[in-house]
Amino acid sequence: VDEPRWLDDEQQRAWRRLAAVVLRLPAALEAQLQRDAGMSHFEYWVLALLSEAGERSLRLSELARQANASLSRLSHVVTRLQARGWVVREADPVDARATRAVLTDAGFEALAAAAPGHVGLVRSTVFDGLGPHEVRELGRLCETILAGIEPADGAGSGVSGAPLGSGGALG
Amino acid sequence: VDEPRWLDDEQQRAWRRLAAVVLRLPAALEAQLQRDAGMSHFEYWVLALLSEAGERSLRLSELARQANASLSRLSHVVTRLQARGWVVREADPVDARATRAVLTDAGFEALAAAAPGHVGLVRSTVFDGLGPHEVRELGRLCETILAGIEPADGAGSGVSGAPLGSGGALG
DNA sequence: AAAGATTGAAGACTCAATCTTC
DNA sequence: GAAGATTGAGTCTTCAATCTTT
Repeated sequence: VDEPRWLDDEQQRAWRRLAAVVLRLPAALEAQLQRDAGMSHFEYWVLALLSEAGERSLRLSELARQANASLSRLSHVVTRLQARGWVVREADPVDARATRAVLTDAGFEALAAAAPGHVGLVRSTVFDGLGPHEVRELGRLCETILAGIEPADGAGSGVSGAPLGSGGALG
Repeated sequence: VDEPRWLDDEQQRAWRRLAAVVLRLPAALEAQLQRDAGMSHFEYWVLALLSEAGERSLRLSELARQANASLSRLSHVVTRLQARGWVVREADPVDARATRAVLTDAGFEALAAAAPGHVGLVRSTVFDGLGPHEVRELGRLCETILAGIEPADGAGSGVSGAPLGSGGALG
């Protein structure tokens, strides 16, 4: 496919590597969690978000937004998590249309059991090779890319107010 | 989940963003390709790899390696691509165990039709916000992360010998 | 009509089992 | 026995249709 060069050499090399990261990193995390904790990375992420939310519960639509997922996908996942006793559905008191997902004690324990192995893998694969300056650089670059993906997104990105602060299960 | 802080604040912020990129970037590329070209990002990637290979063909195992996929996944995908007339299977002359996937003219045309839109999106989402120095930095960081994912991987990473050089459909 | 959510069907990926050739 | 590849079953995701509440 030859056309006027869309990407220069440097961009192409970066893209090949970024594409590989985007393909392999999730696969690696997925494999570890599935093997050691019997849950998917996405399920872990959902449990972690709930664990950091007030009352350990969130509306499904809000949870979907924070998890970067569609509402449909989230609803299916919550159904599975509920079947395992890790989450329960609860009617929202202020808006009868809404449903809240609430993390159970069993769900919290499952998350707590899974967290060390998962966070350990994140650290060893991503951060062990990076110095403090590079970590900041990585964060900055990812922020720029995210801005490129969704130009229109409303104000707060919502990550600021996480109750647990650092050391949480999100990594 | 409170435990001795596994990740410091800076690492946690970077990780949240990297996780979002890893979740959203594929989704954005997927949506565009599906809508405009009727193919998945992975299918596009496979066609692009074949288009850059000698004879426009590769062994399935080699193709799987270059595409960062399992052989099983690749076999399923090749079956679908074959059903659409974009690829054909061919017995390998030197090793009767092996199967080669060969890009057809129709497949090449489909790739050529899909490439501008796809590469355009890659450029606008990822590279438009980045200066030359940042692109190199991104490439370097991704390389480091990849090294962390697979410590044991054998010698050459195999990207060097791509026939088409820059301007190819890989982006 | 829009927002929040659920459901079922279709398509894709993973895993394990299987087959052939080296 | 190991490497290359295929297949089928089970699971997950997406998409569209549907339902209720605002």
